[in-house]
Order: sequence, then structure tokens, then C-alpha cells
Amino acid sequence: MARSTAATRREEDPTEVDGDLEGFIGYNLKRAYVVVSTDFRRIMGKNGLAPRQFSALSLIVQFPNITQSELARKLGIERSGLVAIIDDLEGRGFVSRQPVPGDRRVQALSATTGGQAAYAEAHKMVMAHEAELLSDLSPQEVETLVGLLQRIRSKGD
Amino acid sequence: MARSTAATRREEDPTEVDGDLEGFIGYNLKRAYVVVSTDFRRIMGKNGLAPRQFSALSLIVQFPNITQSELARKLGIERSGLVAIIDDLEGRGFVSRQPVPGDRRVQALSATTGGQAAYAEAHKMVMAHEAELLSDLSPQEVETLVGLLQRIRSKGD
DNA sequence: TATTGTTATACTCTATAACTATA
DNA sequence: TATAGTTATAGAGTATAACAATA
Repeated sequence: MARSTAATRREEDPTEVDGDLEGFIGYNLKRAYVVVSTDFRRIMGKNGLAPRQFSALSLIVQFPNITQSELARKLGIERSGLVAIIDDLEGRGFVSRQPVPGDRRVQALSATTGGQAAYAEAHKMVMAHEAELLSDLSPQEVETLVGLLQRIRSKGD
Repeated sequence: MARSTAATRREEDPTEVDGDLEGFIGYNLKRAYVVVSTDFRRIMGKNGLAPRQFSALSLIVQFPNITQSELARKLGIERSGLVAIIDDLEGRGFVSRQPVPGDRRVQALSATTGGQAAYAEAHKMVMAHEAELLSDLSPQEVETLVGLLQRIRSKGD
């Protein structure tokens, strides 16, 4: 047996309480995310989009005229936290806030032509970055990983 | 086919560049970690150990008399960032810094008796928290997930 | 009364750089 | 010169609470 995980400990020796941090999902998720986000920032460059800005832009491209409240909900963050992200994307000329006829409280978000082009380019870079980070995994393993992560995510609803 | 992932996109339609954030590993890692860490803090309570303090305590229990530099290296953080973590654990009476004969620069870290007991208790709580979050996954799937995450982590060396 | 976008504020996490005392 | 621990500092990221405009 090469590795001891929380799962195998639970199966093989339920009374075992040692210091093996390596078996915990939370610890591994955090460490893996640090590796991925560090590489994301490296490949996107000094003034490139940060992960959160990329995610927001992606959803604005995918859902034109989405409102800020709806976008915050999809991203799983507070409305207040989204303001700076949209300010940044607007400052880059990638996104515009537009009034919505019939409800003057709402701002509809849409990607500009430049924002769409920037997203297409960023998307390619992120695909390349993930392909390299996941080069040791088979396409089947990548699909399995995404599925398992999404099942954990679904516990947060 | 219910889901579209980066992996299946790469296989089935390499030219596809849409806004499907859901297929990215980085995004899923982040969202899954938010779910896990939020539940970790919930189960550990208001004045309970935060994830980083739990991780540090775990390694101190596992590696008695580890130095701060070595612990920081294992945790993948800077030495400077570890100071506040150890200050906190020392303040709780869980860890002590002790001089090392032969090199007066070094502080050896060890868990007190109370710290060992607190860790054993925290460990049980974290095992229960992960068991509940992973209750939809088979033990085999949990082991697969840990293995895949560790392979991503290994790309960060 | 409730909702949208916003501001103010604070707290956590983390990194960089510089300091001290030792080696 | 180099290393261990520390301090000071700054920058992300995020949350809570409150506000104005609007519904």
C-alpha cells in the first residue's frame, strides 16, 4: 500500500488517529488550488485577468445582459464583492453596464466586442494552462475529477 | 450526455470556445474548496481551529520537534506567514517553542499534552465533517479524488 | 416592504522585504 | 555569507451592514 487516505483509514482502521494530513480532501483541495491558481496567474501575465475576473467575464459572455445580482449568485459571492470585479472589467473596456428598460434599479452586463475578443484569447490561454497542468491525467481522469468536484460543490447549496 | 467538461470538449470539439466555466478544473477546485472550508469552520465552531491552524498542528503532532522553517516548507507557505499561526497555537496552549541545543537560531515545535488531546478531538471532528461532505461518494471515489488532487499538487514542485 | 447596486469597513490569508541573532 | 525566526507592510479576496434609488 503506497498511500494512506482518509478513506482507506476509515475502512482499514477506524480507530487510527494520526497526523496524516495528506488524506484529507480539504487540505488536498486547497493545495491543488494553489498550484492551479499560481499557474493561472503566471500564464495570464502581470496585467492579465485574475481568476475571478476571468470567471465573471466568462459568464457575461455566456449570459449576455445578466444582472449583477444574478452573476453574483452564479459565482457564489456577495453582490457587494462583485462591484470591484465589474469596475475592473469595465475599466479594461471588456464589459459595459447598461440600463434595463422597465426596471431602473438593474444594470445589465454585456461584453463589448473587445471584451469578447479578449475572452476568446484568455479562454485559449486557460485551456492551454489547464492542459499542461493536467497532462499527466487521461481525458477520462479529468472528466472524473470534474464530476467528483461538482458533486462536492453540490453539497454547498 | 448530461455534462460538458473541458475534457469532453477537447475530445469532441477542439474548436469550441464557449463560456462554459463549469468545465474548468481551477474553477471547480475553488468552488469545491469554498464548500469544504465553509463546512470545516462551521463544524469547528466560532473559536475552533481554522484550517491552517489544524494543518499546522497536525504536522507538529506527526513530526515532533519540527522547526518552523521545515513546517512552513511542508505547508507550502512562507516562514513569515507561519509566525502568526504558531503564535495562535501557542496562545491556546497547544504548542510550545523550545530551544534546540547546538543551534540557537532554531525553535523546535512540539505539541503539549493538551495540544495532543485537542488535536485528537479536532481530528475526529474533521473526519466526521469530511465523511458527511463526501457521503455521496464511495470510498473508492474518495481515494480516486485524493490521488488525482495529489497528482495536480505534484505539478507545483 | 423588498430588491439592486453601491459604499464603508473589517478581517483573513498571503507575499515581499528587511531586521536580529546566530551559524 | 547564509539561515531561522521575526516584524512591518501591502495587496488580494471576501463578508457584513447600511444606504439611495427604485419597485
